[in-house]
Amino acid sequence: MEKQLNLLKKELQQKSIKMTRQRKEILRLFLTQTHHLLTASEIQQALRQQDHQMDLSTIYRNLETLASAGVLRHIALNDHIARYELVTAHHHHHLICLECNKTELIDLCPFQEINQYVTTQTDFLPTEHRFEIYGYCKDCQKINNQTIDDIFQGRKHS
Amino acid sequence: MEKQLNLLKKELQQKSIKMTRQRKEILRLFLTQTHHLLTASEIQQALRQQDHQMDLSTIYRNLETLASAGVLRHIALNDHIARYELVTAHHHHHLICLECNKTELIDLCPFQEINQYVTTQTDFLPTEHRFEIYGYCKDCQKINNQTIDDIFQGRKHS
DNA sequence: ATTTGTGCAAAGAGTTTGCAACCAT
DNA sequence: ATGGTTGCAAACTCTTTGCACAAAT
Repeated sequence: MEKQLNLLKKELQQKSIKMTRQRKEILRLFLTQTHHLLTASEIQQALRQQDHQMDLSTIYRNLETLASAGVLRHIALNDHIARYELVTAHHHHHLICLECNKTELIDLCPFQEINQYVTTQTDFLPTEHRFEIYGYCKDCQKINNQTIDDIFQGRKHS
Repeated sequence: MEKQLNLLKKELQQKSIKMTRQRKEILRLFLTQTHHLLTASEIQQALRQQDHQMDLSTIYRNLETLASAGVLRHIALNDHIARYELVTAHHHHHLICLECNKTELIDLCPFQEINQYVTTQTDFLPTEHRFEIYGYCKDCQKINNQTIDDIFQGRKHS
């Protein structure tokens, strides 16, 4: 863990970005977080629980800085709140619970086939894509069966 | 066009939602708009040009009402601004220009295959999905070649 | 020593809400 | 008539910015 932070520190230094206490704490959080899609205020709360005060503007600025340094990646879900994840080696997409917002990873990516379609059939130049599946995670399927049945009827595969 | 509005009116009446002047104007806009992914303030501006004043809160409330009536669909892109489109018969996804935000449709949908994977390999219950491809449309590829080359190098298929 | 980063306070954008007046049914 | 709807004003949430001070290199 400290090893990983040191590697990141060197990566940042090459872009003359300083490894401050604040950035270290934010990165440490991403490195330990299993659920690893974090909002600014989730980060603030998590750090507060470890008795680390940090201003929200600092967090926002650092998320942006770390994202443009290529260390974090900005992910926009459908609730209009900015979320970030560590840029990992492997490319993936998300399963997102509509009830609790918990996210799981899937390794499948439909992009290759579709990219071919877009490149050959349109004038569009694709550079990025997003594929997210929304639904209910194991826990929330149990909690809320009535509601889920309603929803499923109303908007199946919409 | 007036025929379509009348059909929609009946559809709304079944849910005891009144077809007000404001709702009619909003729907008329979606029915005539070729580019058909609209934000609240785009709607306000478009209506203002036709000398129809409408308060933003009215627009927000109606977009929400029409969406929960199943007439419109809420689409979240990656810029944290709420967009809506008419719920049409056919299922589609979008190509979105990073430069001008213009959107094109694609009919391809990767969901079927992946749904099978998720259903068989995970405990997740999928109900909705989003697949969007970002890049540069024909016009913006010309305008901005230098920038596009930079971007393409930096984040190819990220 | 220099350059970059922080906290605080204030401002901004997009969106939501309470309420009295209004309009569609 | 009456219950849903509107416009206005104000509030709210998330995010950004200016600035003086502090910390990292």
